[in-house]
Amino acid sequence: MAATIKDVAKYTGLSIATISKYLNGGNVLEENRKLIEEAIRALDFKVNEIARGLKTNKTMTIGVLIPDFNNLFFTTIVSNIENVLIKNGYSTILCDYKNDIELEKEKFNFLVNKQVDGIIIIPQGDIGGYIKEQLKKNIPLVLVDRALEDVECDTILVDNMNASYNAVEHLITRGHRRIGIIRGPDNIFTSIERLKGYIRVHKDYSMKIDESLVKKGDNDVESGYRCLNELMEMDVPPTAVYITNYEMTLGAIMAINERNVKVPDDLSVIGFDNLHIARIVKPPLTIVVQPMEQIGEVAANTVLKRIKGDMSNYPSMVRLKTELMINQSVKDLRG
Amino acid sequence: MAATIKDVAKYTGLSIATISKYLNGGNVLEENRKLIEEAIRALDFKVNEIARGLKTNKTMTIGVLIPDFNNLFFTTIVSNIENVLIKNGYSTILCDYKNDIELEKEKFNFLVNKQVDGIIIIPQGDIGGYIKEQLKKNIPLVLVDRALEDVECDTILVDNMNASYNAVEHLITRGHRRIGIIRGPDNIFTSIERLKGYIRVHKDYSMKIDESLVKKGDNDVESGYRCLNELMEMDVPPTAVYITNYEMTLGAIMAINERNVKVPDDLSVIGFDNLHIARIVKPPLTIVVQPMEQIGEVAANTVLKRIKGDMSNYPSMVRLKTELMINQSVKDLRG
DNA sequence: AAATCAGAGCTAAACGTTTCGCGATTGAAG
DNA sequence: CTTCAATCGCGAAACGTTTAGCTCTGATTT
Repeated sequence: MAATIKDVAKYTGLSIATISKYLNGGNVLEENRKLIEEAIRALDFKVNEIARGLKTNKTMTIGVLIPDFNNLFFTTIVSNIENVLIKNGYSTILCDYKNDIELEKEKFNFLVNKQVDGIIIIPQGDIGGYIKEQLKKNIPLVLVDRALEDVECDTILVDNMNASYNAVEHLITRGHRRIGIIRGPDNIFTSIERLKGYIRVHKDYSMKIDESLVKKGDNDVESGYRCLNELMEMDVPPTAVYITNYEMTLGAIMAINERNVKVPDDLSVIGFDNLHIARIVKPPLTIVVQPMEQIGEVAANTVLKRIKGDMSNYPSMVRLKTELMINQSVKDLRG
Repeated sequence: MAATIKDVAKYTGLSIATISKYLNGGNVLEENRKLIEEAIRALDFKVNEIARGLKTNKTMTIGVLIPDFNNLFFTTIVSNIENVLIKNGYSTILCDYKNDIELEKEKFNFLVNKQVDGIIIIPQGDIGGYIKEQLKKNIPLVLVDRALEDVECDTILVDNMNASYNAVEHLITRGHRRIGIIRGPDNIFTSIERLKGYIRVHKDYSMKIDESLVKKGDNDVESGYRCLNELMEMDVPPTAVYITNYEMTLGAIMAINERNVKVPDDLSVIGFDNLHIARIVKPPLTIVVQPMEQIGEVAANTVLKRIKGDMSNYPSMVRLKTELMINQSVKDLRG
């Protein structure tokens, strides 16, 4: 059906080997070069990437595995990964595992079986064993957003601890003393780190933590909604709340609207991640902003670097800084 | 490095052909079956999909091309496409073209060169020529969300005309007579269809359209923001506004918040698409909801059907219904 | 007992490339 | 005019599968 390298050889009278050489940037006589190019045009020849892959043992494809497709934080990262990869001639096979740790393993294996040249993963469950096994086979692998204990591997993280520290410090320096936190579940790396920041800043300011102000959600909209309600129904509600991810921030805002809580007069709020959301709620929300573009870029470049065989400072551990975007959802209680 | 079918043959003492037969579901003696399975386990053998692809001329991969990665409408569709495909053993190569019609062609060719078994595309520019060329080569191709003039091809659409009709009719029957619309650009199929609905319902109710109430945006946040401001700065502003996509709805809400427009007392609002957003704004927004899950499923199933060679009622044209989700952002002006 | 047949396994070619090692050609150097 | 190195092209093997068509075995039929 489609023209092959053989057809080009026949058309030009040259051998297959010479055509292949040309295709891969080798030197051919000027005269032959023109001839080959003419043939390629005339026959509409395209390299068969599969056949090439069989010989070279490369698929020019990177597998990307994320927890959930309907999560803007993840898809934004993926978007930036893809930008970098495609510029380098690589394509992306994208999978999500719907926050299901069994599915996570399955999809991971799926990617491995697809013989991708590298994998970028935002891990969740105890997939460490699988990953180590692949690392042994020398397939480049990059962890994003969450570290995995006991796995020696390039990792791109956000400095979650300091993100929380700065957010809560912002509240403390404005006079808040009862600060609620809506935190994520124990099994997620970022949740724990973000909670740590909350704890540490309390220590540094010699403030005792009231455990009833620490609400544990599931990182989804519903739990954000529930936790905010719980906080507001306390006998002595907090004067401020810090919510540690995007979905729960959404849920919390829903609850705030329904309860007619006045922000920031009744409650100061610091949320997470989404710039647009921050602007469409009233008043505009002070939020922690993660460097999603950077995360994607660094992840992609790291995997490309390893594929090229550059193993300098392996395993690398990058920690990117967040930013506290200050808007009008925090009240200054001083004076 | 990795075990091949040859190694399995050697291990079992059988021939390559028999192993291959087993792998592809052929009959082998019970005794040999066990032996082969043991060998596969012992050698950790995995089929080399690339080699297989070379023989079968299949990559078991579907290309998906969307306008923009940072758009929840598109990514939700992709998510549902991927669900269906992976269940059928296919993987997805995902690209976006950042709303750039040149990039659109490039990425389309990229997918073709990757020799995907089928393509699902949400088109924008004049890519019709390219698509027709591929259709001639019999590669299954499904258009989503936007029809392409002059291209005979399976197409999955949303009934945009009626979506608009119903939304605006909802406003009319509640006594609104000056209804603004923030519409998308001319070169986008859905924009035009949505505008048509607005026009037709006006006709059906014998209402004249005030052209100054029709604001043309670019389907992005900024233009929604700008258009809403323009509407409110008119000498006689509309009593209601209908915004025809998600991003512009976001922008419009930002403007509403900044101007301190009271919804629905100063202005009734109907937006588009996102359920979460609808709930986090105050009051909850009445919106047009598109059946994104369904779109993805139908698109994936259609491409799979064609790949299997089932060409029944080709080209198929599916039009899915939207829903008007009624909340509290529309005021009843009657008596 | 001969003829027939089904089922299982095997041989070998093929898919479209890359690449190794060799031969041919050319032009410069001696 | 010979030699040598450099350059370019070629033949052939290889990558790991699938598959058409054949052989072999043993059971069934007549």
